[in-house]
Amino acid sequence: MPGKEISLAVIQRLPRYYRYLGELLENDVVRISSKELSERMNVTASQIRQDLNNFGGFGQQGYGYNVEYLYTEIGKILGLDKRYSLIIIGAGNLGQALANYTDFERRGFYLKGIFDVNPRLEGISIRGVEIQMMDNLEEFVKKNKVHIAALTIPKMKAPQTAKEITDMGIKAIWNFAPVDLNLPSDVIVENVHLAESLMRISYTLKDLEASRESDGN
Amino acid sequence: MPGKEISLAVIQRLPRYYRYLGELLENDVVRISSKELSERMNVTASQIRQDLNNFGGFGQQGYGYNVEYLYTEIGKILGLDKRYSLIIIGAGNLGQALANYTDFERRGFYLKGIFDVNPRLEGISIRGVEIQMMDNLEEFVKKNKVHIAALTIPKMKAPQTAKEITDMGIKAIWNFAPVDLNLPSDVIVENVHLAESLMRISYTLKDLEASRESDGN
DNA sequence: TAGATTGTTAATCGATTAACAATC
DNA sequence: TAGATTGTTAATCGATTAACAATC
Repeated sequence: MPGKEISLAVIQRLPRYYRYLGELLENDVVRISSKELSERMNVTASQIRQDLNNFGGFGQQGYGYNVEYLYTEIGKILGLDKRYSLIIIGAGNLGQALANYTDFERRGFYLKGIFDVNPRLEGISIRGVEIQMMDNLEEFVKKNKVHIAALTIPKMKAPQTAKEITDMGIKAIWNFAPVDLNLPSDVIVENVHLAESLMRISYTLKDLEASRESDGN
Repeated sequence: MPGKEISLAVIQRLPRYYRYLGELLENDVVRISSKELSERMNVTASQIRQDLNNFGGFGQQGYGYNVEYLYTEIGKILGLDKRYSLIIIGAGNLGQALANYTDFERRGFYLKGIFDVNPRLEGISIRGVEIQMMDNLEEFVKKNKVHIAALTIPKMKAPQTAKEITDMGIKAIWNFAPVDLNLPSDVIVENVHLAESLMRISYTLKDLEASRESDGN
């Protein structure tokens, strides 16, 4: 049984810690203090220590943290010591771009299938994985354990398809469609809303442009 | 001069409000109360009212909010009534996928250039925009106002390229490389870290799988 | 007018930061 | 041992929620 619930804010920060530790490891840094890491990452040392202590004491007083050990431990917390199977639903530009990302495999995410409704794409192979027709999906999921489905299909089709694949037993959806999927609470949904990301840029740009104008520039 | 600083949390929520209001508008809904919107969006009505009142009173007591008006106003706050020019640096799979997104144009983001170092890509045209060599970038930026650069290049090259393009005067970077860009504070950086997004899935999946095992399943 | 719902103030909750005793 | 730095408690800060008077 897990103790106190870990806050979402902490979980969101873990991958970034992991990334920085990975870089330190590549540069053969053996140990690091929360203070030094905090300076590199632009966060407070206090926050780093608090965050890590949600999962146990990984450091040592007077010494700091062993980089390799901490890296491994955070990897375990993030579940990166496991293997996950991934399918991509929607073999358009974005789906194909994801399919070509070999980096995911380094983290334990293995591409097992690509599906689309467009018959012209059938049989095209991306990194050794053939695009299949959506009709085959149900059978495929029965025969193969699928952990994660990336949803790179049009907004209009996303909610219905999401429902269908969760009915098939898929428990995690990486959703790239600009819509909220309302699914049972035991289904993990991670959204990547690119348009919203762009809007955050334009929000800030707007003021920048306005102040530039009033500067007489 | 802007009044109290708007918190990042609020800004992050604005695009989602905008999306829901857009859908309501499409469905010819004329007015909506914070209560009803809160139920659809799974947030509190109080939060909606607080968020909106950061920017002024858009509603009317006893009535609620006029959907079209609120949609337009949030659009203005997000700077979506302006036009922004966008270039893509890195014409790999992801860069090309972004280039093919016509949806961005609907929001005022216009693709003006695509750049890469690979000579084999030179001259290939995506939606009427030819891929150019990186050598041309500086001259291009001098001749054309560039608001936003999407950075879809390898991690190793990202920090250096980011520095170069901000030196050229580009003020906003949409960063897809899995690395933090340390740039002057007047440069807007919006990160899209896909690997980190996947890790948040595996964090939760890990526990799901573990509990499934202990269930004897 | 009566009812509904906002705008806004006050209360609560949670997350971040500061401080420091414990200890390597 | 003395110095450094963690783990952890306490203080602060900010964000969310609740409540309600204002008002359409």
